[in-house]
Amino acid sequence: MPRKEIIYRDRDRYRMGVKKLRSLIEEQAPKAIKNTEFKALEGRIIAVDTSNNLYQFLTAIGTENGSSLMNSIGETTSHLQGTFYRTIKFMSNGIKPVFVFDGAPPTLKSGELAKRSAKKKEAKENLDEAKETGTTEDVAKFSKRTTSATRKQNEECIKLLTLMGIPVVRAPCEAEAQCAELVKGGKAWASGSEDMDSLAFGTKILLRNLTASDQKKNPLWEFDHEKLLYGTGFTHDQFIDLCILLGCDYCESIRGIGPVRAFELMQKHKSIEEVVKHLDPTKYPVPVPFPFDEAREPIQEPTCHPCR
DNA sequence: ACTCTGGCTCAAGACGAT
DNA sequence: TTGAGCCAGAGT
DNA sequence: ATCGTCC
Repeated sequence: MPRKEIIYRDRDRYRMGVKKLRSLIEEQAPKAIKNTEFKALEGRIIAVDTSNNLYQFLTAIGTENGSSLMNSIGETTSHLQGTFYRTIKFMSNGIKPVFVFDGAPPTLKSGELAKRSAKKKEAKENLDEAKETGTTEDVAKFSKRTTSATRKQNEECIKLLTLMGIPVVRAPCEAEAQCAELVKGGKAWASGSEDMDSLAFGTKILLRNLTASDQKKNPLWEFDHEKLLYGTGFTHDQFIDLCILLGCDYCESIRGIGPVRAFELMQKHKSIEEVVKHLDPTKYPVPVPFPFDEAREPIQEPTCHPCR
């Protein structure tokens, strides 16, 4: 097993934290969140972050027996089925979607690649074992872990949407960043994404659970960036600093600093420079290296097609 | 008493008929 | 893949 | 609301 010193570069750790943002906003700026519904979005242009969507379709549609929907020659069609009906659902509610696809994923480090392939191998072994001895539920469960969307399936969805007359944007990098740019540039009213990073990228409105089928279990949430800043008293750059402290993709966070302390520290000191200056290094040693300043740049000015 | 971590588990879409 | 919820254990 | 089906 990798030791802590190695793990610190692990993407899983990077990602953790930002998900805490939701409850943090709920407590600190409750007016920035509101429960909404599909009908309320009529007439709106929404930039929909499609990352994960294909995976969801592939694993959720027609998977009772562990496989998926297929055409007459055995090619998977679940992603097309899902994309088609979801698009129709938007349109028949008067919503105008712009689907934003992820560009090339960031180059992975070799350690992570190895870990990932090991995981995949393990999932495959589990699946094979389940096929031999397990129940059909087991087979279905484990096949989800071996599923991933192919390049071809991605292109098929783009083609389908194009034929349906739906605008598609290929983000050069992260889709959420591109969605935020579309909103900031006035091309869309909101971002539809599951990722709270969208707010750090500066989208004016973030819609969450836009893609959930069960609105009872997963109600639609609307996050308002301006009200978030107003409620917390932060500037946007201070908010970005908070997100970096909570843990982002670009820089490790400080062990022992979670949502509560990060928020308090940012309220008091207004920037990571000042926060670090006032931290007791024996209790909260900062990571080495701790490139928080370089981490700001890809959040403030992420790689994407400009709309302004 | 509160906060944070890390390990664990779970579920994941949309339709129409009933 | 992803988040979310829960819990035990340790740190402040 | 639940459930079987979508290919």
